[in-house]
Amino acid sequence: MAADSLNPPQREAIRYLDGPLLVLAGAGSGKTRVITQKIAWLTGEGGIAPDKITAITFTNKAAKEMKERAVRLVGGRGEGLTISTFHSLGARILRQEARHVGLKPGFSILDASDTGQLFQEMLKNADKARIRGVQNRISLWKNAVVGPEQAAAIATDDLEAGAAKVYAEYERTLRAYQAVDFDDLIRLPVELFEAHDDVGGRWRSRIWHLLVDEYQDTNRCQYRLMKLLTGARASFTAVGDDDQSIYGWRGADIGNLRLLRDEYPNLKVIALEQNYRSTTRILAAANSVIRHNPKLFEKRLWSDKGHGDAIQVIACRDNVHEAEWVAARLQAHRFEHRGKWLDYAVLYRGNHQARVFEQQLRAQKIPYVLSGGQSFFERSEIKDLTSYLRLLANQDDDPAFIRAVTTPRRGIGGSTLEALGKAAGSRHQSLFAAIFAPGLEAELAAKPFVAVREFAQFITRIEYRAQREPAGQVLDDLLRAIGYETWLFETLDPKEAETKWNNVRDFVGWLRQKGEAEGKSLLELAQTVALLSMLDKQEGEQDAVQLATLHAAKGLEFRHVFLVGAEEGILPHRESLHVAGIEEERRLMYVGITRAQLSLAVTWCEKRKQGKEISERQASRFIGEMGDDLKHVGRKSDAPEDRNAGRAKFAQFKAMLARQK
DNA sequence: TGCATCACACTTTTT
DNA sequence: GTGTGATGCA
Repeated sequence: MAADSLNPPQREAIRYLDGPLLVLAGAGSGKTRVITQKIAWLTGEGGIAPDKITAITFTNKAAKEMKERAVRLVGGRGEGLTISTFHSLGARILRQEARHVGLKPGFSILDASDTGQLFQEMLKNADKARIRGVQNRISLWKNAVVGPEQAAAIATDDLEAGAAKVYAEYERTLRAYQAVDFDDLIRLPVELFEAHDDVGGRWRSRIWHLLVDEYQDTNRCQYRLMKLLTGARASFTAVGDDDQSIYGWRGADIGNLRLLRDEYPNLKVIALEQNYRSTTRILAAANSVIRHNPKLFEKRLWSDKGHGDAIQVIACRDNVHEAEWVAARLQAHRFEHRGKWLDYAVLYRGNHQARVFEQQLRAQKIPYVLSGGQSFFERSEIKDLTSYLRLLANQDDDPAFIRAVTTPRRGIGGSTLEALGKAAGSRHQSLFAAIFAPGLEAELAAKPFVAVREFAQFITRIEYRAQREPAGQVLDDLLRAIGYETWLFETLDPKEAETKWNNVRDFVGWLRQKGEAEGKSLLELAQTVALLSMLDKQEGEQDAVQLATLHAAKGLEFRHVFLVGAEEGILPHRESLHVAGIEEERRLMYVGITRAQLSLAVTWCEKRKQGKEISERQASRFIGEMGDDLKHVGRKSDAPEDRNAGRAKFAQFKAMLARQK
């Protein structure tokens, strides 16, 4: 959309520069357009140099999209723009200011699985749930800028007190490894800026205007960072939608909206209420649902897209029937409308719900893509390689050392590591450093001692090269030297080894390209790798039905949406029946409804099979909140047909399809 | 003590 | 379908 076709509130939001601005951007109201147009306007009429503008998002994907759109708008003026995620901005600050927080610039960034292992070691005898609970509790503390001492002070029960103790130990461990976790990437800059105003001032002077995307998803720590980065001038644009705040469970603080209003009395609030996505029927239902939540800022979506089709509410006999109905309906609808598969999405509350839909879609030869799943960087073969990279950048990184030195096996096992650990502990050194400690020879058996020495020398050699030679070349040599491919094929069945080796090669190719494009050495790449995702490598849109959780669907839109499993206990989820929980579940329903452009079908099951149990279910209260303009299908009373009748009908339909093809 | 086997339960997820 | 925790066997 061109600049002149902006609507009045959008235009106002773009040009407002007199102080802090909150843009309440309803679903489908052109939020990204406003941010990118504002960046363009700032660099033009706004008269701000691009290198004084910073825009922050939550995901790499959003950052990439925003950057592309902004650059397209400003053309050559895009040079120097900072558009990054909260975490990579934090990482950049920390790398530059590392010495202020007692880190070396090459510090490691541990991901969730790395830190999960640390917790597992610290809580040896605890069960999985407890470990996850503690890890989660600590993360929430960090996100709320609560340190270990304060955590101990505010702990309300034994469990929290225990977690606070673990928290302190966890922090000591991370520092010993010269490592930080994702939460630290925000928290440490906050603590740094609060302790050293001059350092904060330096960063503030680089940001004349700050734009924050998805403001409703910020946690308290991110809010503080934003505040510190903008200072007293408070020249910022926060764009968000309180009705789409669905990440409270991981620390996002909807109170940050209130805080903005309370702490910035001159806050300007602009609501974007015109929706460019959905029919009025769909928006009416969405508005009707969300009206049941208490509101801080009033907002009511409207559109000029016409009434559109009636929203269907389908009561299904059970979850198999639900999937059958959706698959059949999808098939028929696509045929009638001569549409594409990618026009359709099936959205659900929990990942496990996807299974039966996958089965149905596969059975009916309907192509689909599943959102989520294991991320590329969590794969064991990628973690193997990144552990080497981490070790190159930071030799104090004991977890990386352990993984690298034992993968592939090189005659160093538990007992050697234990002995090395003892040696390192008594000398207050990292495992890697201890290898060169005088007297180590006496503490290790002869063979492992040689192996360990050789490994350390190998790493040192590679590290030297990693600063000078092209990244791809060094990586190739590294993999050859450790015999990774051979090891994969020796220890795994050929098919699995093949897949993994291909992943490794993809990863290496990607790093090589990145190194060349950005003129970065392998060592520099190694420092950023934890925060990257291989978006560049995403295959193009395929014509397939989207299966996604409601969370994963946020920000997406589809012509036709099936919102499935709208039952009490699922949506709202049975673990979220407290007040704050229900409100967030309601927003989840709202997000689901507002994904649809043209048609929406909401399904629920009267019975649901969970494992062996079959339980009676009730329609979600949120269906009742959608208003009266709904078309109910298959009510218990008027749907006496048995499954066979349904099957027969379906077979009939399939035959019809086959004839027409 | 350590490993295999079986039942069973199962929010949501990015960095 | 997956991962885990409990049980039971070597």
